[in-house]
Amino acid sequence: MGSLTSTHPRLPRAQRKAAILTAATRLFAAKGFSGTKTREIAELAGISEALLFKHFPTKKDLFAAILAQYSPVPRLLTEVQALAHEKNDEQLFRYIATTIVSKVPDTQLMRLILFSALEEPELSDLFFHQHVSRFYKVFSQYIARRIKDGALASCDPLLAARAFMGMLINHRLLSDIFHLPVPHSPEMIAETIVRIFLHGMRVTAPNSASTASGITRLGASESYSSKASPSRHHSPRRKRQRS
Amino acid sequence: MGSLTSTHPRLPRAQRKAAILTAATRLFAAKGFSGTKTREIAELAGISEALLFKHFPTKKDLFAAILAQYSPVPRLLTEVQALAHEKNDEQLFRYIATTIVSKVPDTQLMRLILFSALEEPELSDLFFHQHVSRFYKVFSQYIARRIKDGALASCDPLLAARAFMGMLINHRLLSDIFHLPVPHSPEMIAETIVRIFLHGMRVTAPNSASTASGITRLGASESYSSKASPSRHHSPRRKRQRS
DNA sequence: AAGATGTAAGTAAGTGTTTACTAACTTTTC
DNA sequence: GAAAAGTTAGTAAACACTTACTTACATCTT
Repeated sequence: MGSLTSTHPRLPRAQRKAAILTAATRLFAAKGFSGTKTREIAELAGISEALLFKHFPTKKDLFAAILAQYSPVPRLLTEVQALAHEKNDEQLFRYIATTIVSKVPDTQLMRLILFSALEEPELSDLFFHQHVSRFYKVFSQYIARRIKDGALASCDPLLAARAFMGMLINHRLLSDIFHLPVPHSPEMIAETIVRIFLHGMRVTAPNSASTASGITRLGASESYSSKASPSRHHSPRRKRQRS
Repeated sequence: MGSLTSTHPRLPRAQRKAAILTAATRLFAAKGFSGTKTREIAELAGISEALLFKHFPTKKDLFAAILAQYSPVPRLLTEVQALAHEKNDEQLFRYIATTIVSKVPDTQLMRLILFSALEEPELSDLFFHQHVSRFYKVFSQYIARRIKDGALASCDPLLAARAFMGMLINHRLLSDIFHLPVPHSPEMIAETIVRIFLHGMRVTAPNSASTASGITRLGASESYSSKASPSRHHSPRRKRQRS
């Protein structure tokens, strides 16, 4: 067994904690929160279960610690904000597309995020409202500015941002999570998506539309009242708790 | 207790089976496969655990039975195939968009599909390769035909189909699963997405491109070899099994 | 340099509960 | 009266988490 150090690889607190987090991340991403057993985590980390619980008082605390430390957003966001100054749409959108399609966040993190959203919403809602919403806010602000500039066609910027990201995320979902074959190179996929989107958002020259009805207008009918309030069923019971 | 029938609501086999499936579906969708306990299912169905196991020999069999019976695809697909004959792009794409945005499949089924893809891939891969792939095949064939007709710009039809569906699915993910607010009516969302996509896929008049590099071409660079083969780690061990 | 000592790192062996699943029995219905 | 529908009361294993203990090692003292 002992290959690195002679007999007992005793580690300082911080290092051991990190080792546990690494092991737990892999297992939680693979099998979810309730699908992962604390014994497996301890085994993969090469320690006893008792030690695990000395570092993280409950399984949930461990899961929360993992969620708190990972986020793909900041790195992406700083780059986007830098590119936003140049007002080069193609460059910016292509950067985002290439990043996402080339597995950022990686499959493990995607699975972790999905699992947490499904299994532990109160933990992941924080994550989403902090990181994801912030990204969409910055991104849609850029789009709004470019619409005002006259570089992009007018429509709701947030919807446009979500639409663009959706094309990318869906590709990752289909390939990483649902295991459908992807018969193209990442570069080509990114380029096609950017092309469809930017072409779709391009201002039309005052031409006659080639289709029957006039869909040259962009904002779509805005007279609908947004009264969407689906009753969430949201089970509020919880079994065990800790201080 | 007995409110429907006087004392014992004894049901014929098929009906009881259906009642169990209904209860199990709700719980599996809410808490996943390993998060749901057979005792809870029996309780919600109003029967003993023993009876549950008389109808479904294992918990996994029950889960598989649920997956086998639901699919949002056939209904959507027949409608799409009917509309495809008319070659009215706006009508067809708008139909798909409205359907998805207006919660078909509903939140419960979306959660169920995601849970099964994450927790029981061998069960859901069947689902995806049968239903989802079939939908994309039909849908992308329509797009391919419209490209040949000259009605849509040339690009890979499968990528285009996935891009379009991605905009819609992402909206459902953000609102249903990740609980981000959606500040628009379903109708406006659907319309905006359709507009972006169809405008993006519209053939450009032989004009000069307004951006620096020439992106008037559609298929994107096709010289990349598709050598994507990420090593899946795919834990092959399984604990309990049944004949 | 050798020992004493405090403390952090680590573990073996549980605890009570929960879990998927079963055996053996009772009740209803045709 | 017999088959089908249903239950009670289990079982062995698995589960998150604890208790009570041992071991390694840096630092201080002599």
